[in-house]
Order: sequence, then structure tokens, then C-alpha cells
Amino acid sequence: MKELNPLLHSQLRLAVMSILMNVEEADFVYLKEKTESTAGNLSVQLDKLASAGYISVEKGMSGKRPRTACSITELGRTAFEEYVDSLRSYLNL
Amino acid sequence: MKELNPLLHSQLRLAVMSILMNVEEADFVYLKEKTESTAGNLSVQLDKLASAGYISVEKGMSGKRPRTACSITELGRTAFEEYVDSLRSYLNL
DNA sequence: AAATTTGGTTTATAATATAAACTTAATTAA
DNA sequence: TTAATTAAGTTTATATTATAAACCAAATTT
Repeated sequence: MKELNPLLHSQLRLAVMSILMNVEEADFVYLKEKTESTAGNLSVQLDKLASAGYISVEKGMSGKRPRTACSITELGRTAFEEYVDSLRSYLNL
Repeated sequence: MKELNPLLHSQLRLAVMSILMNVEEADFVYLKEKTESTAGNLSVQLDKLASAGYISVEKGMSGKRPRTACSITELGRTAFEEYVDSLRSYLNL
């Protein structure tokens, strides 16, 4: 049986990746609302995805407030697609 | 976003359930080989699935050797199907 | 009859996820 | 104008989970 990439096999990280697959970019606040996660948890999981090179995180300013914009990288896109493929073999989709 | 049943969102338990979805029953040794897990890990995860009522575990004898036969329950089948549905929304399949 | 294998279970440890507490800066209320 | 509140995060501590190592009992092989 195929391995399921453990970095993607996590509810919150998968949700984030899934969102980023379908959108140009998304900021911290949006991801937090969409996934209904706590800020702390989201922060940690975004770090992990960024460390793996699956997403890029740009910290900037929107007016006077900080804004963290995330987008998926090519590596992340590929990993996500492979993960989906592996899952297919488990779920026979 | 839909919740992913955490009992099913685990590589080994998902693999076991996936196997049991497609077969009348499977014994411990078979599951261990198919999933390439250690006996200890498999034992623990089978217990969890059984405690949740997702599988039934029959401990008997095959000749002189012990044999643990597992099969999926109706509850388990339903849970698996719901899990797959939830995943679809993440993966847009 | 000792050593090894089979089919497991229990328990300890490592990894992971999650939330709680904290930080810094901006905004609003008193 | 300063005290309280909110916003946007990060860090750290804790709870949960997964995994493997150690163990056990019975059968088999040497």
C-alpha cells in the first residue's frame, strides 16, 4: 500500500492546502476563518508547510496592520496531487 | 469545512478499513502483511476500531494456532463512506 | 530439551496536534 | 492621554496519537 505523505495527512494542513490549491493566495485571517482553527494551531501548521517548501508565506503590511499571505508552491501542488493519488488507492475512488 | 472523523483519519486504521471494505473478513496476519505494520501497532489500532464498533474481531483457533479474524460492521461501513464523502470536499474529487 | 517461530498483547516512548498564554501594535472608550 | 480592547500573530506547554520495543504463551524445529 502506498505511503500517505504524513505532512499532508493532517486535517488542518490538508484543509489549508486544499484551499490554496484553488486560489491565487490567501491570508492568515482568511485561512483561520475558513478552517475554523485557532491562530496558534494555524501558525504552527503553516510553519510546517512552509518549512517543507509546500507553501510560501509573505509577511507584509496591509495599511498599518500586519498581513500574512500564503500561496502554494509548485512543490506543494505536486505533493498534494501525489497525496490524492495515494488516497485513491485506499478509498478506491 | 467538514470534519474528518479522526478515528478513520489515521494511515493504518484507514488502510485496515479500506481492506475490510472489500473483503468478507481478514485475519490479523493478513492485515499485518498487507499494511506492512508491526504487530503491536496493528493490535492497538484494531482495538480502537473495535471499541468504536467499526469492526468485529473474532478470536478463535485455526488448527492449533490462534487466529484473529476481523470484519467490518455496518456502522464501520457507514463511517467509512462518510469519511470518504468528507474527503471529497477537501480534495475536490 | 533448547532454541526459534508464530501470533499476538502491554507498556513505554516518540511524534503530533492543539490550545493556552504571551507579544506587539493599533484602535476605541473614559 | 491613558487605560482597556481588539487584531494578528508567535511561543510554549499539554494532551492525544502513533509507533515500536519488550514481553508472553503455545507450537514447531533443531
